[in-house]
Amino acid sequence: MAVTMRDVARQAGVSVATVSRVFNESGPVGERTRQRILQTAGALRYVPNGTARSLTTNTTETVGVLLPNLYGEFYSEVIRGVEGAVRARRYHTLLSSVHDGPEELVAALRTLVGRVDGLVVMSPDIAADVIEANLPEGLPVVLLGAAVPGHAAVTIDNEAGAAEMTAHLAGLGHRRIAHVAGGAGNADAQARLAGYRRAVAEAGLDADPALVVDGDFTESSGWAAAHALLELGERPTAVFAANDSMAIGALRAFREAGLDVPADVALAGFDDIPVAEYVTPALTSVHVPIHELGARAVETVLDAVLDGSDARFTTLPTRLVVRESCGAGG
Amino acid sequence: MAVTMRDVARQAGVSVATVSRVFNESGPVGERTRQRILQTAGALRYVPNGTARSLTTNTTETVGVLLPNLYGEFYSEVIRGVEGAVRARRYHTLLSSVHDGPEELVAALRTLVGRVDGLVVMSPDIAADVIEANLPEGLPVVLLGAAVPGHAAVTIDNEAGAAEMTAHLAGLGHRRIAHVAGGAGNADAQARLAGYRRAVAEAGLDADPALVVDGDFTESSGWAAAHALLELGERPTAVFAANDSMAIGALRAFREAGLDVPADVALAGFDDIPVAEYVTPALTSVHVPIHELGARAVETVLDAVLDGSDARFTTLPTRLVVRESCGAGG
DNA sequence: ACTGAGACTGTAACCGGTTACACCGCCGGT
DNA sequence: ACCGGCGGTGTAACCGGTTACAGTCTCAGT
Repeated sequence: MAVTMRDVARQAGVSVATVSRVFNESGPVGERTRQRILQTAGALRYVPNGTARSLTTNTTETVGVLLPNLYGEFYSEVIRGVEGAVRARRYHTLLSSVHDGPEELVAALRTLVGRVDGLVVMSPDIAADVIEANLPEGLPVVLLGAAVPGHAAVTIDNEAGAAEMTAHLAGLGHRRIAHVAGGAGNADAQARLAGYRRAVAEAGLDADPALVVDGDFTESSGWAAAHALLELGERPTAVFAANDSMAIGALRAFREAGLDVPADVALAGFDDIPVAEYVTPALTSVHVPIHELGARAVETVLDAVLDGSDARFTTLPTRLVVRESCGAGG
Repeated sequence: MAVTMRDVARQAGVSVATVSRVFNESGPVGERTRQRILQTAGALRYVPNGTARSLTTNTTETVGVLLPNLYGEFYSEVIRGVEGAVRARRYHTLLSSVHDGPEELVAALRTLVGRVDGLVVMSPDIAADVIEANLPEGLPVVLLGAAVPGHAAVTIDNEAGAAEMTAHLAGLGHRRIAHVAGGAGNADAQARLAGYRRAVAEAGLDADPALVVDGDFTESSGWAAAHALLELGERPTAVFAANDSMAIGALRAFREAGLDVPADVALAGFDDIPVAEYVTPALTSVHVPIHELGARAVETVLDAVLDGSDARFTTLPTRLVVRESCGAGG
């Protein structure tokens, strides 16, 4: 069994209170006593137990992060943003990822209770009330990327970004612009689709429903979607995928089909993940400040933790990044 | 204040023991009582406190992960591997990253104590005894990528991988092969350098000391190293960087200098990070099973946690991945 | 009617810290 | 000589759970 504070106290001939005071510098302790305690603690290899400490102080100095899964650069960027902000405040990160449905989310949530002072939850397709119901009152929670009215969240302006990209492609002369969507259950995907639709309407583009194909944000679904588009009677001249992974899948499909991007078909993605810059042709994309997304979420949570202030709602803007794949030079 | 077990017990007219039994299914409870407890717990929005639970059970069901920093795809891959393995065992991950020196490492270590059942530590340039000294006896620790004799660790065979790559380049006819090293303080970097040197000696290649340039694993240091090599009187015909980031930096430098890769100079990296495949020309690299590295470390830790068995030492093999940048086709 | 085995439930000690409160001794001020 | 204040220390209650142990009740077996 591990060495406890009582062991140190007994060995050094003092009370636990004094040992505690030494380790927290939370009260006056005579220099001689202090040294003796420090020394016997070292000899015994005593390290204070964080769990026990958390229990009494009712603070854990860690923020929990729940992500839908860890695949893709998007999530690693989020994690980096989160970790950076957490560290800057001298807190710690408790990471958990969830793959399947509400039950697992709930399970993850419950194991986090008591272990964290606040929570950042990214769960594009699970309702916020499920989260609330399984958390004690008063635990600050910030949603990531899901715009639930009345709930603290940090989101990105998916709709504006998608509209901007669509308008950009239209500006290059494209009239038949396809959209590879990200799935009906996903809030981000829905917002991007809405932005695309709005821009199509505003610019009076071809609104053929066949131009919208469903994917699921994976590279292979992008590949499949591209194939579906290639079989259309009248091909689109531009394809706008709801994320970069699908765009890269589509790129592969086009290349395999002997088509040149951007000469034969223009291509654009969303997210601007790091690889976007490295593929050939370099991928035109909508930059989302992923890193900042995570950082901002953490700051919102920690503000709520420390000030007790209510967490608020933030929307981060996106930015068009024009590279080669859309045919606009760059 | 949050709702506790006593609140539920009082409200439901039972004792805390019974409530505990309901939530852990750890004893017989009458169906009526059970329902009543569950219901009042729901109404009160009671969620058990993980910290308190950990304290008595002396188990946290989480493994701690300490990484030197979170930058680069290498670390995100490690995290993914770790998280996957942790989840598979229904544990949780407590993540912490450290940037500067031993003090911070120690601080991070100490805050993890009591919060985790085991620890995966990746710290290429900090001595293992520092870690040991600041952890209670009996806490399983597995080192990642650092081969400290007598200490549980999961490492990759850096030396063999580097030697294999160097030999491969030699096999393509190169006699002057440069190496962009990763810094003297880093164990991985040292092992890779050693592998390179061994292969150079074995193949009787040009062992000009000027061919070894120091970098620090960042893209910009690779760029700088490439510039240094370009200024040599007699240029190398191949450059082998100790990681992919530096190789990509070098690629940029060569391109800026008007050199064609691989026609004018062959290039190879180490790690085989995901982007390696996407850069043009696609980067020849030494594949290291990063994902598996993390996963294996977790399994080693958890085996030690559960069986109480002593954690052991594993070395994972690397694999040569020939793509375009070395001029061997692909 | 009596007994023993279970099923069910409660009491209280404990996990390893923190901290309010009390106590002691010593000092300077009046 | 007396008192208030303060540095230094100890005692014990508490944080929110778990669990050993003991008790009660019911019911089948004899």
